[in-house]
Amino acid sequence: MPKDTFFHLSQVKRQLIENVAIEEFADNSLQSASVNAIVNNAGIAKGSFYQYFENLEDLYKHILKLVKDRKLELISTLPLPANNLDTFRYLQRLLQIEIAFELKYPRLSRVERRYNFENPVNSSIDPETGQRLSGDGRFHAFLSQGVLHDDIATWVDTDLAAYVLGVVSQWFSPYLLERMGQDSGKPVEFNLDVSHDPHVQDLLQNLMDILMAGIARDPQIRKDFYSK
Amino acid sequence: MPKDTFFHLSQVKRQLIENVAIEEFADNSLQSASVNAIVNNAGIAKGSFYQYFENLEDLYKHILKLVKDRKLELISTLPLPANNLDTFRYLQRLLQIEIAFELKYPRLSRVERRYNFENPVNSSIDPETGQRLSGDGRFHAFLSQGVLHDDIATWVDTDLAAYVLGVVSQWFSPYLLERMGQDSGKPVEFNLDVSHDPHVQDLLQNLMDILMAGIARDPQIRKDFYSK
Amino acid sequence: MPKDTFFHLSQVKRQLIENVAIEEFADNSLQSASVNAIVNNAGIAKGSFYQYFENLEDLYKHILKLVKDRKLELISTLPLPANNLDTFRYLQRLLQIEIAFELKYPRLSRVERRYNFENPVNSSIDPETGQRLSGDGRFHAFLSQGVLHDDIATWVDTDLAAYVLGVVSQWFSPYLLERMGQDSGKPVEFNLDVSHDPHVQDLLQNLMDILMAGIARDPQIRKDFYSK
Amino acid sequence: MPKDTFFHLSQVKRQLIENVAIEEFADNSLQSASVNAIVNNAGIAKGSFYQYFENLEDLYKHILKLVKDRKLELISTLPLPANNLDTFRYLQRLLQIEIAFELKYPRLSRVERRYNFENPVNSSIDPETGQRLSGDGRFHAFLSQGVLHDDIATWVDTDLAAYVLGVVSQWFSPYLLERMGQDSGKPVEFNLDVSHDPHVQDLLQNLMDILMAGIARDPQIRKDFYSK
DNA sequence: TATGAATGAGCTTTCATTCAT
DNA sequence: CATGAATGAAAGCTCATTCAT
Repeated sequence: MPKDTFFHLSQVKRQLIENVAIEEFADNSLQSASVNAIVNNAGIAKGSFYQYFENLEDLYKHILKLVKDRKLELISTLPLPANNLDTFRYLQRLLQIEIAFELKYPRLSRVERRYNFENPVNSSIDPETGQRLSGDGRFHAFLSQGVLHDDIATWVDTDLAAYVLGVVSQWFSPYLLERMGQDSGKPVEFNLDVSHDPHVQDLLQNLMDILMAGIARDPQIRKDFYSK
Repeated sequence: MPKDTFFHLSQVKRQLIENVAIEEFADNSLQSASVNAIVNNAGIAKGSFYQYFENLEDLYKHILKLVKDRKLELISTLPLPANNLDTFRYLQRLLQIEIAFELKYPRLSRVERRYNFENPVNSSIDPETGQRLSGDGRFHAFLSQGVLHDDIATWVDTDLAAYVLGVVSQWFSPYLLERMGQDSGKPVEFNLDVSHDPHVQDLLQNLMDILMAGIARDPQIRKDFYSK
Repeated sequence: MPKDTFFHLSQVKRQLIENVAIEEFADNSLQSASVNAIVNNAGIAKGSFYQYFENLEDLYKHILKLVKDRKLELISTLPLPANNLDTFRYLQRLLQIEIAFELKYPRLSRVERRYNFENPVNSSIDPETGQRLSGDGRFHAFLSQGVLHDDIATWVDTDLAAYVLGVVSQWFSPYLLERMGQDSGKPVEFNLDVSHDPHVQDLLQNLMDILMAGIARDPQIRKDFYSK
Repeated sequence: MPKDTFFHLSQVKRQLIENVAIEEFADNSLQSASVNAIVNNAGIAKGSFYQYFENLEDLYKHILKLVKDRKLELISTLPLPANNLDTFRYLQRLLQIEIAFELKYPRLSRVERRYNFENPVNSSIDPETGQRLSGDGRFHAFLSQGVLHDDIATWVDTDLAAYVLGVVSQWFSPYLLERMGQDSGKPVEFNLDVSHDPHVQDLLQNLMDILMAGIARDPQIRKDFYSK
């Protein structure tokens, strides 16, 4: 939806503007974001902005599209689960995508979370494409597959579980980033092959364990809990 | 921090203004909230607003205090866990509190979530009281207790688990509200004794199960997952 | 012009309000003075103000009347000049009055100067009484007397001289106050019998000398100045 | 301190705004001056004002700079005194500068007097340049020179005299303007060569006489005055 | 196409004044 | 008479948007 002039810009300038906009939308909702701030930070003329975009919302939608595009790039590498064990490998990959996205585009990731906050799941149907922007669709699919493969406990409410997985997947990656930075005492460097970072491996594995097996020590705990 | 004049108002007028402000802050950050909108919706003169509050932030802080106060009312009814089983009953109560808060004050609940969004967990220390506004503290305590009572699996990373529980507890209640409204086709009536609503019971129980036992059907799954 | 209610107040309260108003009008013109500031500083209710005065200008006029009244008290002690020497003693007394007024009511004195600034001499006819508020009238009278008594040089332009004396008399006293405070290192205590303070005596005498004899060392200087 | 945009304006528009501002600050202190009045009188949009200036104070400081700049233009033509007689010629020139400034920029002159009123001599150090805006410095210098050249009576308190000369020089010019307008019945036209206007010549000469020789007819008067 | 000055609606905030208690 | 809440006009200032160059 940006005007043609925007796409005729040199890549470096276009990306400059995009990055400045991402910064703005990471810290501000569409309502409180400021055209002034963007043109000042990007060092472009006020008038130029309106030669690239209809208005602020136009730019915002473009940034949201960036979110989708860049995430799809990562998702495209994801194979479908083929057998029993792959059910949870698939879940692991879904989480790895979120982590990779957070590590590669932490600010863009925050833009996405902000969008999801302002447009809660039940109303998050993209009016243009008709698709959900949030990851729920994928988690529903994952759970359906898992039920078919007999990997998911039958008593699980799949809609609830999909929601929980969505929330957890959305909020796990910033926690990971934060904690890694805290533990190492320095900002995290991006390494797309996240599975090779032992820190990431450990935490992701622990999360997977929690999701797969819960936090109770004794598997009997459930029965006891309700029998009491 | 509001001025005395605000507290001298009749209860009905004070609550009118509070409710209008809650509406505003549920849908807007402090940055994008508008004094104009509030005075118009509350039907008060613009000048009156400034006889009640220093400025918008003053009112915002007051609303945040309402969040804390009203949640504390609910929390105050919560007994500490005494024995084995009580560990998870305690967790259940923590979730029930969030549910009760959401059902009783759904908009105020959204104000709180918005605040937590804008002030992420790692920086959410209330500068005035020094306390965390988010529930993490409680979840850390819960997990510590659980570990002591040998109810929590030893391999669980408690900081991660506390974070996950915090996120889930924060986002479960709006899902519950949404889903109940959807299923019944009408807005949910508040009933503080949430445990008596079968819908709530079922969903909360399912969430508890997921948290306690995970979603994997076979307890062996974890070993297989990593052995592969 | 204040309402009767104002004059029915206890003396202590009335003077409190007057003093607060004097402070306000010493530092602000009528345009920039603030009713809010006055009621806050005086600790009276906003509504009370409007039960005492029509509006701010009403109070301002009252304060201007205080200026006149209090100065007249001092002036009333001034005898008319009777012989040769008394011409300059009279001038000395005029200056002493200004000094006494400054020492006794420094802030009121500043109110008067501010008034004279905003209402320059040529337009300073008091619309109510038809009299001039500034001292010019007295200096004109003094000079007329001096000419009659053959004490004033005949070449002196009396209108100019009256103006110069007016300006000097108006601005000498704050200089005196400032310099005394500076020299002694502490605020000046009021002593109505100003002639007994050696500092005041010295400076006033020096000013009298300057006015009487000018600053040139050689009386011939004037002739040389123009003959050249 | 005004923004670049202001200096990029056409000279005619810039001067229009400056003149309107001078009018405003001639009649109002910074406190009571009004952005609204200025934009209305200048016929510019409110938003434009804030593209030229940070705020009202920014414009005010610019106008104060105009005062300094334009006066310096006139002062720059002033030679230092070289011999006996030149002492008083120097004083005469100082007064002529004030007169010329008043005649050429009467409203700007009033802005300066207002500034000096609000920022009395003892605290009138310009916080930016560290220089005094008022002419006192020059009068102190003049008197020092005069003492060195044996032109100033030794009994004169030079600090007092400098103050008196400062006050008189500041207030003489508006008097002159006023009186000339009154006497001739029409507004005074500016003529930079003020020494050629007989009216100005006469009054300035008379003032010089008063300053040099005082107003007493008999040089003996001083001795008699104090001997009595 | 790039620029940045121009614009006025709209924002937050202050203020003098009124008025019910 | 004292009080202080209520009011809305008007202030200073910001902003998205337009437009001439």
